[in-house]
Amino acid sequence: MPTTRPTTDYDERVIAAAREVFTQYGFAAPISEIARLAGVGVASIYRRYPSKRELAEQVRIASTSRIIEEAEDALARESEPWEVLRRFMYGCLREHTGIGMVLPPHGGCEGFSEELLRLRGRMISLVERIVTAAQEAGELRADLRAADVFVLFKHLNPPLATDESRRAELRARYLTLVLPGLREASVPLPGQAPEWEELRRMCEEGPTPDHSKE
Amino acid sequence: MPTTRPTTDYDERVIAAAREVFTQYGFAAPISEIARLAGVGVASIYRRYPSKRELAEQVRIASTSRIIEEAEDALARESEPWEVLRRFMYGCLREHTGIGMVLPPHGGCEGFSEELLRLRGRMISLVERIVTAAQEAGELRADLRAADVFVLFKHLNPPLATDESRRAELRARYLTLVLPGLREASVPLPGQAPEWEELRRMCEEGPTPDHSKE
DNA sequence: ACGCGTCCGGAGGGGAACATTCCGGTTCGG
DNA sequence: CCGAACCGGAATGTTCCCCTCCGGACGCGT
Repeated sequence: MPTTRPTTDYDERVIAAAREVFTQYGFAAPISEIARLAGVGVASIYRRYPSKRELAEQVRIASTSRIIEEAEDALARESEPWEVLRRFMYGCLREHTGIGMVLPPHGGCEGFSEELLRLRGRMISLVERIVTAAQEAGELRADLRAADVFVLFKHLNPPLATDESRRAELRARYLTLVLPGLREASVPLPGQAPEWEELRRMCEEGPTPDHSKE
Repeated sequence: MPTTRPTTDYDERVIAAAREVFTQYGFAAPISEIARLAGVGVASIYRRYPSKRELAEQVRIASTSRIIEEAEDALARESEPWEVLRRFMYGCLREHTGIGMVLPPHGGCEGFSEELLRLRGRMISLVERIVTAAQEAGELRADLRAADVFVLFKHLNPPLATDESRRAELRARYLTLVLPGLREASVPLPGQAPEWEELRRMCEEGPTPDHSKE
């Protein structure tokens, strides 16, 4: 197991807390909030992670891994392409998946570790496989791109000020509402589908005009 | 016309810029950014609006009025209940409606003007009328509440880092994707529908643990 | 042309927030 | 009981931003 992964309970608590805080408040959230939620001191976080940026990277690695697991699990358990997609999406929107952290490689992918970039690529190709399979089976409208699925994830992840369990409940509620629309293409989708590159650019953070430099 | 509404070009430019900046970056966005986008100096903004809070209030008033107009327009132009709802939703998601500003009465409704509260009430009752009519006509699933419509608006308004025209295009794209799901209730919606009060609480801002006091 | 009043844009003061570090206390093993 | 490892929270130095102040530009009446 890589040394960069959480290994102790302590680490897991910190990563989990950081996942919650970052997905809810964005990268601008203060470290002290993460410490409070994890029930530890600020220094304990800095003792394991040299900087906030590094902590965020570890969170993204954990979340991306989790999404990859969801995709593989869906592919393994279901045989109908539509059911694969369906299970995958519900899986991604369950509690504590951190789906919100896999989309925005804040400020571009520069400065990210090899490991995260590799995981990202793997995740994207899995999603593309799932989407393409469903489309070839005629169970998913053809004018939907794989990147659209991630935009949907982003849409279903608004930063609502409730606890994560209620948010997960709402995500499931609205996914259920949206899913039928993915099948029938009675009205063609207007607008250009987003490309991966555009998605990456669009998801870059911007709560504040961004003042990070290094 | 009330004295609190924008009357000159100058005011309109400022309000429009503030709408864009606030909806994209949240209330935490710096005033200087609004000034830059409006092409005016910071002092010119403070010359008309005593504080940032007051400026935000005027933006909300303008946006809420706009949404009310969309609702009344939809009711006037369409006779089929479903078409009313459909036109209303597309109208709200067009460019520059500022739909993102009508939801979050940051930090609760305390301290808001009578005028805004009255507009808010009017907007809510119009939406409830539209939703109820569509449900009574059997064209909208019955397990959807009016508050759900606003949650959908929030979902369709993620802060994407693109220009407003592209964002509007994407909003239309995903609304088209979602709309069919509002009619057929083949699978009942899981989770509790949000109440107005919960919606209000959930939409309160939280990019930073919130440090506004007065 | 020339004051004078009006209005504007940008620099600056004062205060708050936050990333990161330092320090005194506490626990656990021997 | 002593020491080392570890922890939580206070302290530090910097950055950011709301809001105010000031010097300049423009228009108009004379």
